[in-house]
Amino acid sequence: MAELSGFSRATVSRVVNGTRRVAPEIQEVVQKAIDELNYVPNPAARSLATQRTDCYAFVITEAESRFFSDDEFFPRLVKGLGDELERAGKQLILVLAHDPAGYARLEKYAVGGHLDGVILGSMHGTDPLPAALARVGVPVVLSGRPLATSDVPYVDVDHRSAVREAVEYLIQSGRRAIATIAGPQDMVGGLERLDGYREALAAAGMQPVVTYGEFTRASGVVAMRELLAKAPEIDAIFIASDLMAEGAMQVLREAGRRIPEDIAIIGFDDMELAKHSDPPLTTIRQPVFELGAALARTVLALKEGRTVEQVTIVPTQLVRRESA
Amino acid sequence: MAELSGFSRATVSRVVNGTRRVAPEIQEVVQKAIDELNYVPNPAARSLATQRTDCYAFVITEAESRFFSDDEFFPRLVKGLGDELERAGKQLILVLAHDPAGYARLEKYAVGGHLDGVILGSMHGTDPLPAALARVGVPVVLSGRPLATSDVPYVDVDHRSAVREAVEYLIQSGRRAIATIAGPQDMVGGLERLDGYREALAAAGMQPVVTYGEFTRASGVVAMRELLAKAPEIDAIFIASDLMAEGAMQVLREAGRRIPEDIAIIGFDDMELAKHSDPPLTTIRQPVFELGAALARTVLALKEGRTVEQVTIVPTQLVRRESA
DNA sequence: TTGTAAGCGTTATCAT
DNA sequence: ATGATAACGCTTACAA
Repeated sequence: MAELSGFSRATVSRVVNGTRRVAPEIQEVVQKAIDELNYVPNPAARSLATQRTDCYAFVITEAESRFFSDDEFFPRLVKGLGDELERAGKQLILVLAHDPAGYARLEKYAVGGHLDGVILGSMHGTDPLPAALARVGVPVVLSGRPLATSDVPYVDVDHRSAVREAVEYLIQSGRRAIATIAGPQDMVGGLERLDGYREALAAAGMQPVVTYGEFTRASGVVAMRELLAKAPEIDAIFIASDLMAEGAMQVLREAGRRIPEDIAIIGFDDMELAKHSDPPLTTIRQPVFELGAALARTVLALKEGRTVEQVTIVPTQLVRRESA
Repeated sequence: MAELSGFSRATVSRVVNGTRRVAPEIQEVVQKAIDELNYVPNPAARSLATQRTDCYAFVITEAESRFFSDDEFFPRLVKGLGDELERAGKQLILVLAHDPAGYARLEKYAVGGHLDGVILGSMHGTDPLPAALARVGVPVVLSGRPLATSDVPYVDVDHRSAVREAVEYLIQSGRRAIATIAGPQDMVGGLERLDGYREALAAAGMQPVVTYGEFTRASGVVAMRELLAKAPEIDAIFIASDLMAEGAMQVLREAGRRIPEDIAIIGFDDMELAKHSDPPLTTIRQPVFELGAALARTVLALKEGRTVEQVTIVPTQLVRRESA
């Protein structure tokens, strides 16, 4: 920006950034010059001076194939995250880092000062990345409680309580043989949802019946067949994802079981399909948007040096439709 | 990097960048200091000096929901792109820009000098973004031929010829009533694949039978039912995506039609599912990886000021399995 | 309120 | 082959 506006670059900088008071008249003149010249501050120079980049990365640690699966979770999370960051004038970028080489690159990228903060998506098992980043001073926040205990802040829902309450609702509705199709047991969501189910059943003195899926529709089909073979007497199922629930309901229909008359179904997620399934699915809603926004607020706070809660829990809600 | 290594920063810079000759002994000492101090060059400072960022963005212009659909196309493209860029020492970032506000942000981001180049994903209809970016001097390359004529370089397959050849194969196999399930007609892939089908049929003096889907599995189910109702006599179908083909084959099975005995099916994409469908799907393979790599090479060349082909076509292949 | 000037951490030019 | 030194374009004390 040649100060062809007629003023010093300090002044120009002030009006660009809205920092400090500038005489309204000057402000106007400078603004006009900016518009005419189509001036955009050079981010590299700005970063160099401010020690910030205003860029935050959402890191995709899972294999692309899973991230890009037809799950609605990630897209919504990214939207919530992006919107909230944008309100703060920050840019969200997505970066893929699904193997050791990718991790190393990301770490260098972040350490190098390319990033003001990093948001890590849910990950399988224990993962060295968050701690590594935190150690080198990069603000990090996790989407979902990590399996390994760590002091990196995270945002999540209370899977266990949510499921416990949903199963209690089934019990109160008079269901007496309640099974579950659980998720993968190397993910916190999979583990905790199963725990919630077990707790509710134990409290009621009922016997758990457990099968496992991978959160996908296809795995729901398989698990449901298994369940039908091994425990045909069940009259309710808590299914750890809506996708699996959809697959399971199809199997039940084909087997001639009426939902909810013969068997009640409760899912988890409240994806779009829950509204349109046959019958519409009673399910536990995760406020995914809000999770994303909370993630954004946390990492921004971290960057600004404000202290943040190490764990943020956003509330779920049992959405009652017709399947239970 | 305090030149605690004992040498000037010019020298340090040289060994870091491997530019020009440096005495091996000095090189070693400096490298050791770098390792010990865990030194990473500051990218902002580097960008400021070099006028490069070494960052390239893959822009996702479609609604997230489509990008994140269970199509394998984008993930593979991103992988091919990322791998090739990495070989050149560049970083790939993904940015979402699906509404006018997002476009504006991206444009500012790019113009600001944050990006060395931009790769735009396939887009519906005509899109002002590529031209806008090119106009302000940002290297741009398109994944897929744009609907509007433009001089922005693009990389694509030859949908039309690929489909024409596939349909000719059906004709040579003795099929006499060949229908198609076409893709969306606001996307080049959808349009050109339909054109190829029409061309082959016209050349053989046969009558086209056309239905439309959205490239998704569910839309394939719907289109197939429609087709069965309107033209039960068909003995072959070219289906413009494997996903739709999978849906269609399910409907055909339920209707008691044997594949390929009663009806031959050819899909498009050669996604993973093509190998595992029942029966395995004969389909047109798009070398998606290679598309991504070509995209990378093109944008890199553009950035370096080398002249590039305005259109790059990568070859497809008819993969014969059991459905035709 | 505005301007001056000193960084910010590199790379690149030019002597040496 | 190496070392000074001047950019690179911005923000921010500090001075006026």
